[in-house]
Amino acid sequence: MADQVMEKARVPRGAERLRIDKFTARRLELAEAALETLAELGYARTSLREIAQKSDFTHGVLHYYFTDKVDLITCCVRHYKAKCVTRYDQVTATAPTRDALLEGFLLKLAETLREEAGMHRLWYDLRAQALFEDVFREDVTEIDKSLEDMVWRVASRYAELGGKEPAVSRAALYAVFDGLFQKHLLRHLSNDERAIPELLDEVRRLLPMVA
Amino acid sequence: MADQVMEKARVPRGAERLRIDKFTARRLELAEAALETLAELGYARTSLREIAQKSDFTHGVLHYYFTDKVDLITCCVRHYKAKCVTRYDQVTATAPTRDALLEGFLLKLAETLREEAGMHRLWYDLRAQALFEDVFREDVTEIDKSLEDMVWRVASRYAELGGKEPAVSRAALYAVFDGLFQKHLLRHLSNDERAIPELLDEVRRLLPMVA
DNA sequence: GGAGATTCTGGATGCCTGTTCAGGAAAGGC
DNA sequence: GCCTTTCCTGAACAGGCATCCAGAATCTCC
Repeated sequence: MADQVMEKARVPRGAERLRIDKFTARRLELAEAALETLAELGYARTSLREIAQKSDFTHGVLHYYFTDKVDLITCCVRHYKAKCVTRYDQVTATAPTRDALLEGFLLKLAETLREEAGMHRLWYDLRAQALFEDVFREDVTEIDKSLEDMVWRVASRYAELGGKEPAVSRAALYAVFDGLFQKHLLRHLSNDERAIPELLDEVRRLLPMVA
Repeated sequence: MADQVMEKARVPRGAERLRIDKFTARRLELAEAALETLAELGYARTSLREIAQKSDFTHGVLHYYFTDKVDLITCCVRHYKAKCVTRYDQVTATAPTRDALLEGFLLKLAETLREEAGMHRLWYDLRAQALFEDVFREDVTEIDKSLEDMVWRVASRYAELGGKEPAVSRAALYAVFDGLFQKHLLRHLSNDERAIPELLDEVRRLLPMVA
């Protein structure tokens, strides 16, 4: 059953279409539950049984909706991506001035670090797994690209509001923000309450320099 | 036996000292072997049996020299640090000009990416683990700090040779180099032969901007 | 060269893993 | 209401895991 989703030969209609929608909806529901467990335990320590236990289902169901563990994790990763790559777009689109954009960005950044710490440590974990397992590489590379684009949108809009252009490459821009975020995420998870303010300080100094 | 290493109350002398030295030497030997396996398989997929199989010993020995798996991995991580944290110091100390320093740094960077890819993916893996397990946090934080210092030494010497001072914070400087390295490491491991030259291009453009 | 400490072996144990599957429960169609 | 398809359960399986440990091998020292 699970492979019907892959079918591309013809576009299903009516009842069959409905059934497939239900199927993928449940897949997403399970992926969502899996993400929570993964965010809590990390890739290495998360088992299918554990995932099932934290959902409303038994572990057998996971093999009804997913061909195997990799299929599940891949689904999770893709689902995660859709949720987070537009995080700063609202701010970018509406901020009227350079300063407003900076402050809006900082606010969202702090909120992300505070409330999405689990998801982000999972992302760093999975990105590290991609260094070892080819199955993850394509998805991880694509997400990394999306995040790079996201950061670029913020910075180039910030530059635009100052009548300038970003002074560094996309890759370098993403690298520095990502690196700073990761560093302060670790500090934050180590209960260092200065992590968030100091991340904001870094970014506040940095953004005007690069854009 | 394994805990005698921890003993701090008095400084052992003579024969006892020799015995302890032998003990820690073997620990390091085993840690070295473990690092190779870890670099190949990653933290999540490395078992003690696998480590033992790639060394000259059986899995039982690992429990003679290490109290448990965490003890072993911690020992590995510390050992790893000592090896890589002075990588660029030779170049920094001897380069006569700004350009020579840049080119020497780039050369070493390319060499590292090419020949130490395994160790570095392990580092990124373990750093991600630290986001989940407190046992690793202290060591990982310390190594990160050492790497930050290492990058800072290069950049501030580079700035000095131009009669300048680095334009960004230590944290931001490390973040951007680390982020770029990680990105191109993934590309390199994905058999992208442009990974190394493009990393060098990035750094060549970046370093004069920040220092 | 022999006694005692140290080092190493490899089988045993019990737990956890992903996956399979027979069959029960629920839903859908008529 | 009944039959078929879909959905879900939980036991069973084979394999891998960290850890323990009895005893063999090796080394040390007198």
